[in-house]
Amino acid sequence: MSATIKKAQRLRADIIKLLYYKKKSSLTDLSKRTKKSLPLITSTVNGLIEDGLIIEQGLAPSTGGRRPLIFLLNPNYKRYIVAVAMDQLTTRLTIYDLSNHQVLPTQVIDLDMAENKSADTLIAFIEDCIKKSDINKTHLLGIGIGMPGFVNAEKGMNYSFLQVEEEISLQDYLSKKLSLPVYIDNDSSLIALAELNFGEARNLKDVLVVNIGWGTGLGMIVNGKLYRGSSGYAGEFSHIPLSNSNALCSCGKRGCLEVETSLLVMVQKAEAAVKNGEETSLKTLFKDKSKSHADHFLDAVIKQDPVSISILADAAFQIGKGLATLIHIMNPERIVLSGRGAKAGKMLLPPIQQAINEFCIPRIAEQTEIKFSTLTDEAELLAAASLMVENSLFE
Amino acid sequence: MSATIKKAQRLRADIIKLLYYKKKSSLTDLSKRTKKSLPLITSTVNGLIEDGLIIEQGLAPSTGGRRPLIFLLNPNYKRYIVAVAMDQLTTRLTIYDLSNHQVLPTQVIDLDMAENKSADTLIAFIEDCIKKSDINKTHLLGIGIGMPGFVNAEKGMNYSFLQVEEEISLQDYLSKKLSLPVYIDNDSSLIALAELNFGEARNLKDVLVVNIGWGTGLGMIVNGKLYRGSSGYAGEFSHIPLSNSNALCSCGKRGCLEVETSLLVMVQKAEAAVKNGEETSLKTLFKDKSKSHADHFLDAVIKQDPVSISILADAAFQIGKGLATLIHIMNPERIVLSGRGAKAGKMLLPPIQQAINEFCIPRIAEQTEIKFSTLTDEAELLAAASLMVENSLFE
DNA sequence: GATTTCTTTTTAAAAATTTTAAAAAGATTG
DNA sequence: CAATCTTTTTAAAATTTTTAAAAAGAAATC
Repeated sequence: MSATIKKAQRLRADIIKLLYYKKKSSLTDLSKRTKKSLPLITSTVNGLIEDGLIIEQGLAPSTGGRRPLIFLLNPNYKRYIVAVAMDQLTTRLTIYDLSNHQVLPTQVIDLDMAENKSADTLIAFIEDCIKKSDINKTHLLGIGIGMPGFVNAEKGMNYSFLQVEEEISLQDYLSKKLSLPVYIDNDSSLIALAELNFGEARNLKDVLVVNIGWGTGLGMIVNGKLYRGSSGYAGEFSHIPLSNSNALCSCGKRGCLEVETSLLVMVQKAEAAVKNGEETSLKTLFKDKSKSHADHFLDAVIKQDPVSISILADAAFQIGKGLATLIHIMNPERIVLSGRGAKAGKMLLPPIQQAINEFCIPRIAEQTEIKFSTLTDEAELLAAASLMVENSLFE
Repeated sequence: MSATIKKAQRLRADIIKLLYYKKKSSLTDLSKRTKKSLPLITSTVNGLIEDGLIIEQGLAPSTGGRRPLIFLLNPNYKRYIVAVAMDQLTTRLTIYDLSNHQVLPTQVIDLDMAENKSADTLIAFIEDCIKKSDINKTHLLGIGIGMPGFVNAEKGMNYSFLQVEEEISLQDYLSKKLSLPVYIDNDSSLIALAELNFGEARNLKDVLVVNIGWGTGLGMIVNGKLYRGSSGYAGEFSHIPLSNSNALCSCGKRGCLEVETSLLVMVQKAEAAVKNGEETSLKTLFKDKSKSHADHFLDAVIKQDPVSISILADAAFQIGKGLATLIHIMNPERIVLSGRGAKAGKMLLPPIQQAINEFCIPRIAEQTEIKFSTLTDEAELLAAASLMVENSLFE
């Protein structure tokens, strides 16, 4: 009977997840989305109501027939998720309830992932934040973490950063030390999941999500699911051979896209321009040390600083050339430009579009729509939370 | 009750398809592959035996427990499939039984797909072949056709060739005129399906199949299924911007992979070499008009003609560069080199491997194995048949 | 403006399918 | 060579889906 119980449990969890993503839903809708029959959904939902996880909200407006009953998560069912978003130097953390409201404001620390004991620094930071939040640990579903590097989400390993000495995976190590479920994933994969669950890729099947940040990452939605490749490395967009420049990339190869398109390189170019005495508002902006050069650079772009825009446009054109390749290969219905760099939105689009026009067969290019993310810095945190929710059984 | 009948019918068809692909199978195996329970499989198989579609063959050797009963398609259940493989100038046709044995030797005609009435020529050819085969039309399951061009298999349209005047799809037009079910697909997609069902991609999940032929096509196996993209155009490998040469491609763009890697271009280069008086065995080979220049060129490569090998190596290196991009993006477990050009097998591999080593991050490249197809010219025909089988309900 | 027809949702009974458990047939091991 | 493990097959119980019918509105028609 245990397999049946598990199956019922999974259906309960699936219903809760759907309500987590959709906020509210009717029985018919839940039946269609879970691909389970209505009687089964009805009885499962009634069970969830009895157990206090779900409430009935009343009738929705009719869509042409009998008005459906609407169900949503019980606001008194208090469960929380710790969401962590890391980059090489900075780590952010927040705690969400099941309505995606932050119950702890975003906490930030400087954390150099390449350092030796960085995993333990992370653990201390998370423990500290949980303590600060004053939440009963039994009400925490677990911890979702997004991080750069070669991450195998299934195995819970990061081959690039946060090495742990022991013979267990990083995920298991963190889980053991924090005595909570932990799930990790690559930052670009998470941003793609954020767009799929909450953003511009919602309800679509084949979407490419470009993470314009320190590097240029890619998350691929294939058949409505995140595609990770046979060993979890799919989407290594930034190291495809493309660039005309022969500059050496950090990966050891030449001609990588990353060499010309990462925010890091753009900032370096901007710094060089300032040094060369070029006329740019960056000269004064860079003196303000309260923000990073990257933020200043993006600000300057938004404020139409010509030097910054020109640097960005060069990078964007290269990204567009890379996207042309992706469009030919994947034929996605949409490409979503997300990540920190997507803030520069409108400035980015013309050179990208130009490159696509130049390098794509029109018949193919016209099948793909290009959109900017509306999720900003929160994308990765939201997706880190949903990564945890996705793996929870709500027992 | 009709939906239940349909469901039962589909399961019957699924079992027949599995036996078509696997030749023989046990109840447990069928249950696992159809993801249906054993009791259901048992009763469905018994029904199929009663109806004479399946026979019981006896016991298989034990794998460590009770010996399983083995089932296979009844050789007396005579159904046939017409398989057609087209390229721009030549069309091949054969008729298979459900054991993939040709009951009509491969027939060939010259058929210029770009011509006005080419669809009707095709119809006449198919009708002629069926007549010649002397098979009772009620025993024909239908016709599967592979063809180049922008093919939307779902809609049954080919946007590049074989235009029909009427307001219906090419597939429906052919089906109506031939009064048999017809299914069409892109040649490269079909070759990928051939590898998935009968060749080097069998039992694998994420595989890229490169069709080295007049162009360089790509079929992508993602999660064990052919991926077609959101509008059926995925895998346009040959027109990604990659080449250093600035030559204009037939698609109107510059820098396409196709410009340097298609068999057509290789043959042109070979012809130019002969004209320039270079020392090559092609000079004499080309005088033999019984074979096409392309075949002669491939023969010369296999016979180690230096000029031909050098031309091929240049193209192969470019293909390898393109594959480096694909490996980074898709992270496949295997790449299968298939199509006519794959005959040159061993000559092709070193430059391809060299390009991959040069342009891939080693950690990623080592996840992908490169193999040559063992299916030769028959790949497309076999897959055309399986395309039809896949869509048949065996009523 | 009332009545009929068409949608959509919900409930209840019937049919189909899966699970579970147990039996059968053979392999493996000490 | 008996005892234990595997794998397959069969039978009974439990679950899930289908089907059909009822309920609740919306839209259309007279």
